[in-house]
Amino acid sequence: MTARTSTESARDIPEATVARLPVYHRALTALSEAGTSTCSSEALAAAAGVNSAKLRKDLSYLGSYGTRGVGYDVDYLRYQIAREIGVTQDWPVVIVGIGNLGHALANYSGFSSRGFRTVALLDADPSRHGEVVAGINVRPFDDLESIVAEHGVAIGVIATPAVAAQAVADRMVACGVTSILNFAAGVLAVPAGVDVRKVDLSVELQVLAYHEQRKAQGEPA
Amino acid sequence: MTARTSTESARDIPEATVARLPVYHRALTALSEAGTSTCSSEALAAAAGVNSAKLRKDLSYLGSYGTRGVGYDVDYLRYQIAREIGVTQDWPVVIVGIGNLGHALANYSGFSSRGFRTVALLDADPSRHGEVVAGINVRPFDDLESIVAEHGVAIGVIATPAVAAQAVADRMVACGVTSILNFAAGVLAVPAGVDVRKVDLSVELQVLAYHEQRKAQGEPA
DNA sequence: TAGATTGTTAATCGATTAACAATC
DNA sequence: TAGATTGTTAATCGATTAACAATC
Repeated sequence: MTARTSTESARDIPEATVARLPVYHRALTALSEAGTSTCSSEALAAAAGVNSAKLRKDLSYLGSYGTRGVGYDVDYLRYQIAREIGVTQDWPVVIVGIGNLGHALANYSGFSSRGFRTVALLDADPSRHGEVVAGINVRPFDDLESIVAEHGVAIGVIATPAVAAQAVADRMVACGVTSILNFAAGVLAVPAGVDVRKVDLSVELQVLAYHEQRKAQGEPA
Repeated sequence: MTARTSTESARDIPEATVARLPVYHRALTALSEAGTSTCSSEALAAAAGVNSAKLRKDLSYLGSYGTRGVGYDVDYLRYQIAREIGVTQDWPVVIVGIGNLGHALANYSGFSSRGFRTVALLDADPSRHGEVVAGINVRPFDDLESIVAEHGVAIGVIATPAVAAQAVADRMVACGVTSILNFAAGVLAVPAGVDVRKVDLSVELQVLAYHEQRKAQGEPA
């Protein structure tokens, strides 16, 4: 799912670990805000919802930032993780498809606090143009190329209906976007070197329903 | 992450496979609507965005629904998967927290078409009560218990701010909800037997940013 | 029968976990 | 020094993939 360039640097971190680093980062932020200056792997693991062995293994890919017998310095570890995952950088983002979900995404505070800056909201529907969402003007989809070029956008978010998603992805890739977060149903075809992550809300519910169905089967009738 | 009851039935399907079955189901629906009556594992795998070996392995957990030398009957296989994952059932769902994301979820057509029926929208904020979203009245959070009892709700969706999420989960669990889809930041503590799936939008973007950062490092300066 | 394609086996790969030596 | 806790090793587990015998 995550294609990579051939020039990738040496030390690589397992995908499963990469996906948990933001969770640890958030837990450390919470601990820091609560005034905690030091924590053990056990405490941090509990805050992040994993077991401590996994946490220590994950952190070992980054380096040795703890002190045996003591634990981790919350702010120091938080900074090291932030640096590793790129939270310290500024990531201009374009959101395409300003329906209900696009609205929610544009207003989502979790993005801006992590270095993601929404530079444009685009929609193909002219009746939406000029509408202001989260303080940003909704503009025509055809502005994509100029916006990506102007702001150096590397990450695009697709929140369009399924039928439009592939065409949007093609245009994004053509003008230099190399990472796409896709909320539309269905599979996106993209060239090697472009990363796509898919969030499928109904799949999540369906996985729950599957297990729910099985729970029910085990109960007396 | 997915706790189970001890009375679970014998044949169990790997988690990774369970998460892909809804994707196959959707691909088969598309093929069926396009008038395709038969397809090979190769064709279905392409439509679902996986390789064919994985698809065949996944389907083998359900049974033998294909014909060697021929392929799969689209409608028959689609029905078998639907039965397995519970799409054929009716799943009453409660959504708590009707902010931007709650709005989007309430309006999301992908839920209703897969057997999920939103029976109530709840919010703790009195100023939202009475508002009609997707044809449903927003009601006080305190109505949770009566609604869950009345409709036999097993699945709850949490789209509240992070601070409220644990309290909402506790109330849900106390009145019989056994599966929770959580969009709020942070970790939910729930008893064994309750399944929680978490969708974290900023984690998805952060994983993309991590790889993006590494791509940039490999390029000439 | 010959060609096509499934279902399954076995090898490989990656992730998780427990245990503990290292060391503060 | 004694107690605590990390960082790492090694075992286990689960998922992926290629290959191919079974069989339509």
